[in-house]
Amino acid sequence: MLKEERLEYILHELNLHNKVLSADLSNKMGVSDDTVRRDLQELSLDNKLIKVHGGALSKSFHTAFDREMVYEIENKNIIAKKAAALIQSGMYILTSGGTSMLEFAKALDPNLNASFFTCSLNAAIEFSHHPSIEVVMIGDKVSKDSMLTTGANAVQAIESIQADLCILGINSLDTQFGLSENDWEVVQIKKAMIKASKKVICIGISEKLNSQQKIKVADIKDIDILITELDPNDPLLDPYKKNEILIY
Amino acid sequence: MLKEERLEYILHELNLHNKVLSADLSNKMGVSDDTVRRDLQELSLDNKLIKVHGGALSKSFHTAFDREMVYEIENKNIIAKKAAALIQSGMYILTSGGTSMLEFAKALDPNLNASFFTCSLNAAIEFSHHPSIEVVMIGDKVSKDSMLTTGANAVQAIESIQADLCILGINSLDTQFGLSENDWEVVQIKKAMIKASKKVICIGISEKLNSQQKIKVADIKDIDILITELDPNDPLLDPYKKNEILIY
DNA sequence: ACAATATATGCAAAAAACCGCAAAAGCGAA
DNA sequence: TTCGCTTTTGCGGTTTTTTGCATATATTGT
Repeated sequence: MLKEERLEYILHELNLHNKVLSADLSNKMGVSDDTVRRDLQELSLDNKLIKVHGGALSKSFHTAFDREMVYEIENKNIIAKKAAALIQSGMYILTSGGTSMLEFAKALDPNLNASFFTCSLNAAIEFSHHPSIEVVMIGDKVSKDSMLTTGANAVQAIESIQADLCILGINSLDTQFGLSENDWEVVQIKKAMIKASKKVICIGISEKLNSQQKIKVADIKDIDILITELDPNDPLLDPYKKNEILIY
Repeated sequence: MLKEERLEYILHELNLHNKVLSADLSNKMGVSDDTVRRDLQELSLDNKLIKVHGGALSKSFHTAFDREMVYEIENKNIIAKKAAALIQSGMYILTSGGTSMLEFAKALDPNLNASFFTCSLNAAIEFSHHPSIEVVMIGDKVSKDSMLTTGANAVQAIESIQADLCILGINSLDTQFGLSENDWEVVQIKKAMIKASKKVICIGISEKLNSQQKIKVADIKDIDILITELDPNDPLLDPYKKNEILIY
């Protein structure tokens, strides 16, 4: 394993788990602890991570030391892994933005070969870090609140795509009102994405379930798959199962 | 084995495995390590791969490593302030990407009211942090090396704009060869931007001056204003003044 | 406080990179 | 073809980087 490869690997592990143990790393990479320690030291000097006794912590983990936020990141990681497992090579996929989507991008198999279309600036950047997938940014005016491109041009661009999947971050989901949002422009984008895709996957932490917002994006029956951090057998998800939604 | 054959082979291996070892290559191709090293060096200078101790890594695999973000940040700040002073409310402005552009975005007057059109994901995000300007992201396939959207759609979108200004980050500038780049896709974008604008401003640290790259973007006479960190009276800038370029 | 574990430091061996040089190969023109 | 010219390549010697080990020091949990 080349040195630079190790540094990449360490940062990747950090993004995924928010912490790494020196012992784990030296095992997995097959080098001595000394080498691992020197690697961590170098990354630490470059401000890429926080070195602590026994390993290292992710920079974002440490700087944003909001306990609630950390808890969410753990759950979003679970969601991301479940969602990533559903993606197969050759797929054309439309995605929205949101923090869950960013974690999803990080969790993708490095060998995956697929095409992602997105309106989210941050998601596009995160997808672009993947070694092999193709990323297409859908252009239009940037909505500052959501950091999404929105407008007639974007909708039109989406309409010209025939995607296998559409992955949407949940803002609010409810068995009665379906998927809802509070930004009219964003709703137009998501509607277009759903229309342009064969299957619709919604991802989000369970906190977003059973809540409603001002504007409706889609009927509950338009959603094919729902992914939360919960166990698929959690009773909280029963109402969604009854609406013929697959739960992962 | 011919030299061009070797270069081809190396890039092919790199696409397949995302990494190559110098020792492997010299074995498989039946040439000395020195030759391999020189091959890798050449490809590295052409920005085709990242050379590391013991071999090379694929570009897309390695781009997450932006440890030199702060490189010359002081000078880029000076440039940003000079450029920001030239922007007036009501203007329509096309911009490329690059670190200088990000600093420029931060340096804009908070009261400014203008419209920015860009192909750079990072620049779009930075512009979006500004309270009042309008940001339009130009969509297309994302080029992973440059984090710019490139392609026919993007070029077409740019052609449909009539901008007052076009602000380009300099990659290489020279009085003889003009503005040059090494990525064909990016060149197409920049050419389109120049064509769509009344005035062309180039910004970049003086290190980029008097250097050339493979592909020409624009003639020296197409450039109206040049902004570097240097004092406008610096003799290094004299050749550009003689070409009727305004120096700030 | 103490044992277990992690870190720092100096050191030496191995691997890789660098440098200059000369031989070899390729190339265009007479 | 042959001659001059440039480019490419391999080689020997030197320098730098990387790595693991041994030893000394520091930190942690009980």
